[in-house]
Amino acid sequence: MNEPKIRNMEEFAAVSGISRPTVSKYFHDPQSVRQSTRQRIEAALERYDYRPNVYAMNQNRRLTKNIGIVVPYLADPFFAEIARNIENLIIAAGFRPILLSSHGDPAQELDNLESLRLIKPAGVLLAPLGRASESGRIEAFCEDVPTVLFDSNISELGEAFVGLDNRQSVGLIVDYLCRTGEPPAFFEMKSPTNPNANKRRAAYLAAMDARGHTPHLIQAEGDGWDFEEIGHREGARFIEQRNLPTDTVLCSNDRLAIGFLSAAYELGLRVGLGSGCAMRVAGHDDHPFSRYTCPTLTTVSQDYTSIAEKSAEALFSIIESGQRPSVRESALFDGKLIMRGSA
Amino acid sequence: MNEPKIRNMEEFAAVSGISRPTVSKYFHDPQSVRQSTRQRIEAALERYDYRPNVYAMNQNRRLTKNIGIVVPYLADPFFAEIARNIENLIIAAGFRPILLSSHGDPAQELDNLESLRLIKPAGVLLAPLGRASESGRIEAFCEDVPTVLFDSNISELGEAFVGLDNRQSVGLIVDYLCRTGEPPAFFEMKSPTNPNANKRRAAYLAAMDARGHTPHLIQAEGDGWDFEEIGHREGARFIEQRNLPTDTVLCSNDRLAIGFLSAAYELGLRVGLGSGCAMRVAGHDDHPFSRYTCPTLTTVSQDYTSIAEKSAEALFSIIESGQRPSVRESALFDGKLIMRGSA
DNA sequence: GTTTTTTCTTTACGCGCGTAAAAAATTAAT
DNA sequence: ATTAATTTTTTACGCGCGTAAAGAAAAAAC
Repeated sequence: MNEPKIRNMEEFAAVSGISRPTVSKYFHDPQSVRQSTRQRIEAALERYDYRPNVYAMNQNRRLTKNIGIVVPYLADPFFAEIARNIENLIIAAGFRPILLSSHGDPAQELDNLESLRLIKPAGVLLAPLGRASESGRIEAFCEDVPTVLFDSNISELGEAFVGLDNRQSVGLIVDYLCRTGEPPAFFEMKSPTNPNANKRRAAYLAAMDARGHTPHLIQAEGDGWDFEEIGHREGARFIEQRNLPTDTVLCSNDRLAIGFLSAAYELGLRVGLGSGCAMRVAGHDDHPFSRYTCPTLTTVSQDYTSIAEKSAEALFSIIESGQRPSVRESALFDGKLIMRGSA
Repeated sequence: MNEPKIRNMEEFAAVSGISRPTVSKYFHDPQSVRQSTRQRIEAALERYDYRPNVYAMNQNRRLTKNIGIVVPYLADPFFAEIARNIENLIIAAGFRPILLSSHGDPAQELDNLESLRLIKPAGVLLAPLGRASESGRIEAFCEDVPTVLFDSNISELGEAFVGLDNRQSVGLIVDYLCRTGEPPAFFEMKSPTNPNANKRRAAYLAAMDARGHTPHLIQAEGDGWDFEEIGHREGARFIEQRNLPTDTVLCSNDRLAIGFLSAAYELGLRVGLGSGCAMRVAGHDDHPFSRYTCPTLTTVSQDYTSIAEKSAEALFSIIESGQRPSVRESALFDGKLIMRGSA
């Protein structure tokens, strides 16, 4: 690591005493060269500080070891967390993760895919923006690059989908809430930015219907990704107007619930399931912060680990087999009820 | 956008009726070609879907329009938020942000810098891991690429530093807490992963000393980046052991405070400044979630916007002038006291 | 020791683009 | 219309690497 700087593979090949094509082969797969030459190359690697230029590699390889990950909004800890899980799996499998956030913007989402196309990824794991996504152009991308969707499903896009079974998970918490108190009203954004929101609403309506209760939708004004702010502001509004149809509120996601909970606290409303509590609040997702709210948030957990593993595996198997699956599989994981203090 | 797909600049030049070098010049700077040829190129851009391959551009340009952003841990909403601010400024200035997270790992931090070097960035904005960083190799990077540090300062690295004045900010909140109740104890991690932690501790000790109070350090076990968990677990431990030297706790950062607050709530300790409250808790950073805790968290805000703007501007001016500044400037912004419910 | 197999070297071209230099074409100035 | 200045085209090479093909060298098999 002290000798003069090596500028490219040519120079490195020279100092290692091996021809460049062989060195190139080595970097592609160290096992593919004879033991003795491998040792000579690795000896040179010890002495000289050289690593091949990945971008130049990408340019020429038909297929690289890159795997793109695109999430709708990385500043949301939920996506940050699941992305981190997936990244680790990709690294463990010997691939190279490239994580991109769409920042809630469909144009950025397309940009991200175009940008990924340039580095010729072996595959892409895409959590789309959902309704906002330009599905036509995403479809064109999926034709060129093996793509597995996760978190949010878009009709028939990609080779597979891995996510949560919203019907099951919402049913679960609705059941729980009905069993232990008043049937819940459903708190959501009127025009939701969250990809799964529509499915959750439908699941809520169906669940209430199936159990013979009349559903109540509480729809918050506002848009964008600042869900806590919306949950807080609109939650306070509904509470102050005494506009809540029941004493039990199921929020479309935990971030809304976090905002709602803080509004309830500020207004002196005791939240929880014990006697002496004015209302119950439940969320959905088991957001990283949901265990630190006051009271702690009762919610349905998405199995981050399984979703990450399954979607990564689905992509790996497509990459390794080299052929697209004939039928598009949807792997839907069940949510788990996380009983905490708020409901 | 419907004609046959264009594969490279050669083909695009052909269909636009302009030679490739001129087209290349156009993409570098649209103003640099004659008005009439510019129109012809842009007419072709309307009809054909073509964008130059940035990676191939990077490979050949001496200097690109890329600006790297490296943060220690992107899953932390604090860094996600400031990174988002910086990204927008960079885009607005006509550059191309490349955001990378070190995932709390010094090796990854170096990896990120090496990876950035390959795309020949015009400059880099680096929020280092701090004590964990391998400053020697970062220094070597800074010699090659104009780098501005933010959030966390490392001795004399980079062309400039932009961050928070921890002495001022901690002094501010210590003052406030002393003025309104018992002098605070300081809650932190025994071996902190957070880059600013040591400065905060020193600032606390100095502030207490200057005001004639004896400082108390409450040091939590644990490491890693799951600060809320640590704040919760260790906060609960100290509360249960009745090991708190005062009724006022100043946390080294908001995430610890969020955990501490939830522990206090669970143990039935009423937190706040009114009568009937058992203790006061304050944080530091004005974390995005600190306004949704119960009670809302009194803290010191870092001016995200100003820090983002100043560090971006510092880098832009270096890039545009083409020369490194003769003296390394440190821009330290004052924190603002954010009085909320918890103290 | 000879033959076969495996691995390596040499040579050469390609990826998509930047960029330099000289020649040609266009525009502006006189 | 001539000349001068500007812009574009042509030609050619380079970036750092992948990769294919043919021949040379080394290792393995007999």
